[in-house]
Amino acid sequence: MRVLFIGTGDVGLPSLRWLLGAHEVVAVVAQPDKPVGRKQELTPPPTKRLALEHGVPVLQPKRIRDATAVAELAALQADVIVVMAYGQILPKALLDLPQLACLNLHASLLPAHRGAAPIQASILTGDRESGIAVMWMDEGLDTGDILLLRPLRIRRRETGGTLHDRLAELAPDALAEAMDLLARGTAPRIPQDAARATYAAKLSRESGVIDWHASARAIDRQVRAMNPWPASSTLLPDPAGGAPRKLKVFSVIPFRRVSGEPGTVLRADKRGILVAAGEGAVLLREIQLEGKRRMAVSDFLPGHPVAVGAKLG
RNA sequence: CGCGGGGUGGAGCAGCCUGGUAGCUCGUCAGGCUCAUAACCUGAAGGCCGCGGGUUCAAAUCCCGCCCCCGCAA
Repeated sequence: MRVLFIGTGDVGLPSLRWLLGAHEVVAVVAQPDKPVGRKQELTPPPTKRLALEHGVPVLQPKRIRDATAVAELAALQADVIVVMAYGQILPKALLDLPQLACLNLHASLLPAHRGAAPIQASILTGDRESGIAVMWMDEGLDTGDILLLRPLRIRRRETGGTLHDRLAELAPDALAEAMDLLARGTAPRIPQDAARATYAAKLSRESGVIDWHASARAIDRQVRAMNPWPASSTLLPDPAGGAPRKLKVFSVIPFRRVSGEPGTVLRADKRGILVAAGEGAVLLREIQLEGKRRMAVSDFLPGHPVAVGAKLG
């Protein structure tokens, strides 16, 4: 089939790779190149790079809603449009283009976690399973009918990063099955139960700021969800009396039976830094001080003594 | 020229401003103590101080250039 792939983020790469091998990808649409990093270097999105490696034309309209962009895509005569992690809302005119379907791959079991950050949201919420939804797109935000769901069990120490990678790898399987059903003309349309819908807002760096009054379990979920990006963080007081410094937290172990004034360091040794939470306490295991690289707490402490009783946050 | 921190034995840091014998905590190795230990005691090994130039009697330290890591911002 003639497929138009619309996607920007690397979560869509395995799916695009599968499409390139199994179907005729007529073009890839991605967000424009953006300045990235300290050097502000103009960087092409990952899907664009993969497309170019395969000699597939790439389109990067600033606004995909514009008539010129839609007209350009219409000319491609796609049978199916596949969308994953694109970053812009598609206009109805575009949804109506393909002969067969306009499908969206979404990294959650819809109707849970509609929106921009479903992967992190499922860990933050403490879900037991996540998955890939293949959805018939409509004009709403992730509100279209479900074609199929592929569940994936969330592991005990899952992070946003590991779940992202596992869902990215699962997506082509879900897509393959959906494409097969489409080809046979037996693809189902199951309306979402809007009453059970939840919304996963886009993440910012503030999403990772730790509230020490939260429970140890909640902090653990937050730390895992935000790892590796945007990363959880708190403020570490300077023993010399200077300004507190930002401390990113990448890994903690929650404890239930320990308690203290929220944010207070209860113990600091090679096992980690034990910090009281609103309920229980968490043992910081892997951290990063601003200006420094990420390291195990056991490596951090010899050069940065942390006093028992110090207060984070 | 966006702002800022950093590169010193295996790890994390101090020393740099005010040039003059390489320091701290940990780890490693050997020995000791202990019912035992990630605890304690004793001893040892291990460093062209990121790279290249310059200044100087003398550079980890001052000056110039470069490479690399990281926080913020975008």
